[in-house]
Amino acid sequence: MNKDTRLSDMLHVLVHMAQVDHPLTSEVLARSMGTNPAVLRRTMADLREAGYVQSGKGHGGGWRLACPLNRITLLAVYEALNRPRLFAIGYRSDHPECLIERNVNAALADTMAQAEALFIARFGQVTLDQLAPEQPVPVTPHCRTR
Amino acid sequence: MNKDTRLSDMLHVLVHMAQVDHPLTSEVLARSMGTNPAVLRRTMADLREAGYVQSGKGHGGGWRLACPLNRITLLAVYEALNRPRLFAIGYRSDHPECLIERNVNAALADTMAQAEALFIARFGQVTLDQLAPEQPVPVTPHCRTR
DNA sequence: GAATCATGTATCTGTTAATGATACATAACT
DNA sequence: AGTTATGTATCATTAACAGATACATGATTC
Repeated sequence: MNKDTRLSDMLHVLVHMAQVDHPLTSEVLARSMGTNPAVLRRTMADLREAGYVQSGKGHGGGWRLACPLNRITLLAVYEALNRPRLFAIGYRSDHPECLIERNVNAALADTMAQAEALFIARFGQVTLDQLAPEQPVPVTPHCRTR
Repeated sequence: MNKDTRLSDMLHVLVHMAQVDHPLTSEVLARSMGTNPAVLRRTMADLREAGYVQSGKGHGGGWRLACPLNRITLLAVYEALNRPRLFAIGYRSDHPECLIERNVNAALADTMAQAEALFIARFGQVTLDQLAPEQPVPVTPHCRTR
């Protein structure tokens, strides 16, 4: 499976957006996360629906935060993205007839449920302002290597 | 990505193997997990390397346990499979230049490390005999639905 | 109001890792 | 010698995300 980088990407651009007081275009933001504008808009649309960002068309348009970073938790972003799958492991059948397989599923499901609860709890405790460096960071084309 | 069902599959067949005292062929085991013999052999090879099962060729050959179920933990199987990836989420770049992205990565990595520790701890506490039903279950063609 | 700019969104292709399938060499048993 | 079963290489399939392109729609500027 491909790793899902949407959460990581959204957190990244949200913090960048907080560091300027004007809208940033999909073009600029996409370049900073190393992808293309359509991918960014597709994902940002979920955050807009959830009310964390606003978008504007035309001249002077682009994306801006709809609320301060300290009011947004990682959990809020995760949920805005419709809780993407966390785990790469799974079971072959959701409702097997075999008793053994059911026991196996139950054991794995139990652990995954606990791990998910841990994710949720920790994501809920971190607000995005905690991810902002001391010194503001410019939005550069390609914030990344590789 | 496709969900990784190797751990689930291996736990399933190991418990089945404990319920008979003769070797089971890849053919029979593969049918019970709803796949084909080559896939099963491919995955079982890891367990053989780790010493949990033995395989034999020719007449009367097949797979048998190399130690009792109560001596094998979920963790042991997970590690025998070379610790397959647990999480479906990830970051775009492992070593970004952008400070913000580094902070984002660190926050996610921190939570994933804790979740992984939880997996390891719980997997280490469960032995395979705990997954065996009270009544022995026959190895049927297709233990599963769907 | 025409040109430009930026989003909104549909559609198609690319990527990745697991899974499925086939083939055949090798070894063990009868 | 023939049959049975594993060992393993190779290629196709699948699922989900990522990337790319195209173009309609709406906002701003002149």
